[in-house]
Amino acid sequence: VGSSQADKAANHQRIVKAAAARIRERGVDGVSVVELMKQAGLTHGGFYRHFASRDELVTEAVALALEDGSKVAESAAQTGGEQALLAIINGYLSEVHRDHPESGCAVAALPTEIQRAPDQARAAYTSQVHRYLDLLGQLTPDADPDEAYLILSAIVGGVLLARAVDEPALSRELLERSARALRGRR
Amino acid sequence: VGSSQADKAANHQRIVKAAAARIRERGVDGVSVVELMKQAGLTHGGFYRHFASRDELVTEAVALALEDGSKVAESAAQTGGEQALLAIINGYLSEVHRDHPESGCAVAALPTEIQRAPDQARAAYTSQVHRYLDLLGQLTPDADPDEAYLILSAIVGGVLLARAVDEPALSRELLERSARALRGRR
Amino acid sequence: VGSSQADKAANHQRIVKAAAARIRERGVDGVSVVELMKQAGLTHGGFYRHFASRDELVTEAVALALEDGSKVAESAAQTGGEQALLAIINGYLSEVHRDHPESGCAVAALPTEIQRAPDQARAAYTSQVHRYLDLLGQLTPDADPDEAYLILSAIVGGVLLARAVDEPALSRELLERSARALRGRR
Amino acid sequence: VGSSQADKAANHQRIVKAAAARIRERGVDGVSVVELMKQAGLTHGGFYRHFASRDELVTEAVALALEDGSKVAESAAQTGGEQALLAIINGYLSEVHRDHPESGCAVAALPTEIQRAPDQARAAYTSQVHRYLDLLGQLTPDADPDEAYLILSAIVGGVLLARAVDEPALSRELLERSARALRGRR
DNA sequence: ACCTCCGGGACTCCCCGTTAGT
DNA sequence: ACTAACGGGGAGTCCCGGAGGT
Repeated sequence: VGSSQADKAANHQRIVKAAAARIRERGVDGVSVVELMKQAGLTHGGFYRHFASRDELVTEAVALALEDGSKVAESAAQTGGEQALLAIINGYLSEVHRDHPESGCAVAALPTEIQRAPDQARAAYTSQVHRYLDLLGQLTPDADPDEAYLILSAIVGGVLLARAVDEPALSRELLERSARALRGRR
Repeated sequence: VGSSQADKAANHQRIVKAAAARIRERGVDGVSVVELMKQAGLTHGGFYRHFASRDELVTEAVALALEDGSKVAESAAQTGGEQALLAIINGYLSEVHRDHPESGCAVAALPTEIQRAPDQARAAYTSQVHRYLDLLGQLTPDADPDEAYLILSAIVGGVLLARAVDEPALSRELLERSARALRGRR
Repeated sequence: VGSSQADKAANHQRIVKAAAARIRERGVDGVSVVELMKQAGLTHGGFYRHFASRDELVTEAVALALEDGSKVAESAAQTGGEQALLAIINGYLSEVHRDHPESGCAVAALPTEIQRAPDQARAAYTSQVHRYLDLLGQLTPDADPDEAYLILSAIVGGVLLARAVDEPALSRELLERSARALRGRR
Repeated sequence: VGSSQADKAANHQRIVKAAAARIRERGVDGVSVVELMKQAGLTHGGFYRHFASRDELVTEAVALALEDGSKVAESAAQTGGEQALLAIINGYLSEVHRDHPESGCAVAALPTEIQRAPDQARAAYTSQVHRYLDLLGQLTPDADPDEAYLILSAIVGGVLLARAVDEPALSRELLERSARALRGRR
């Protein structure tokens, strides 16, 4: 582990990346600085060389998590048209997404915590919601404009409920039937 | 304050009730024992006369929160038929519900936290989801059985997103447009 | 153990007596109600049949302790004249008195605690000081009236210091030399 | 507040100092750890960074109180000869000293409590009594060696009684007449 | 960048005074 | 009068966020 500025930047990114994952997994308050640094392969001592406070890390990590978690949707959108919308719905309401919040959509991972997070983080969350709505709007050009809102609410709620319940069967039904109902509207 | 058994039961309920509200408001880990006891007009000293551990209180409080938060839906259901379903959708996706999680639906308040809560609490949450699905199924007798899942996902996701974003206008849109889209299907 | 009114009065007195001893030994806050009742051969349950509060017991116990502890001095005073004064000084500054605060003078046992005791108890303490001063005044008819104050201060301070230090030799010196110096003045 | 080592030492001293005052004022058991820490501008959380136990603080605080409370006497002693002795007597048996135990002589503040205090604290108390006796012995070179014992007993007993009684007039008399009688012997 | 440590605050346990119920 | 239990509050332990010092 060198000590050049490039290394420092790399470490910084490693910390933020680890935080982005853990925060989606266990929530903003669910992880400590020590834990985060350990995940990044460091000890917690040098933390304040990188961030002025824990809140600053949280802000950066949430931003990364939002960006990172929306890649799926955006790449799906590339395919265009009906296909794109179905890809998003299926991807969002999938077992993979349900079982891997740490690499999934941050909008679905942090809806309750974000209210108590740093202002900047909440603003980033909000603008991500805008982005989703815009995307969904573009993908449903001939539908009622309300439709995008319904889809977003449903996929977010669906995956959240699927994560929350402790019966595998019910969890799967929540994913599949919500998805099917949404697809049925097209 | 008195110390009869009746008083104790009353105090016990006051603590659980306060906890049920605070937990919906600030999350399972967002409230401390002292704070909870203060809310109930007591000090932290007598806490362990009522509960073997903090987790035990959490379990009871979540149970109460689930029960208490579903009264709205159930009373709405009493009216029967189309009216009932609309009442539920409108009530769930309302500004009042959005602004008062402490007396609102616990399913919407705790989807992420519940995964790290005591097992019993999670089981209670799960069975509440079942109850909602049953209720919604009964209220949409001639629709596809998937419909109930979509409605539940959408109202939960909708109010959660409405709470999460920090732009009042967007928040209102999330409520209204999701509700309108759901109503449109009937 | 019967249950007549006479028995009740007897129990009452036993409790007060035990308390008067323990309080002199370990201080007002040094003994609990449970302990006191146990000393009196009872359990703590019936305590409030006898006293409205712990403070009430303390008040009674201090009164008894003061009265009881001054018997020595008063009986010594009976002998009259020079002899009486010497008997008091020697008795007060004796190893027996030092080693048995529980049956000794309460004025010497409670000077610091009494400030935080119930008002009535403090008043009783004060009037006991008056009584001592009067007694000593009568026993030194041809001396300066200040003399009684000096004697009282010295015997109280002497026995207190003798109890406080943890070197037997020093403790003995404090008793003996203070006593000798006082006797030397006659 | 800061957290450097210098800050820690300063905090440590603030805690001990506050404890030395409160203990003289309300007794060893009269103050809680939280209270003490609050007095020092801290919370009870960091207490065990400074002391292994409450008893350890008590030991340190009593040591400081003894040292601190004897400064008056020692500075009075500097003036030498007759003057010094009178200064000590007058200072000890003064209204200021009576009314401010928290900054006064710990030998007078703790004679009863010290018996139940940690061993080390009691040892410190004892050696402080030795020091007083030595000092008084030096200041009365041509008097009977018993005289120092009488003076110490009298001034300690005098101020204690003056603090204990609840009649201002009697309290004043105890101070003044004891002092006068002591001065009269010179 | 690591190690050490500080102060904050939470949880748990235990004892005390007091009250109900038997 | 005894048994049991309640609420109050102190003590002790732990961990977290944050800040030196090497």
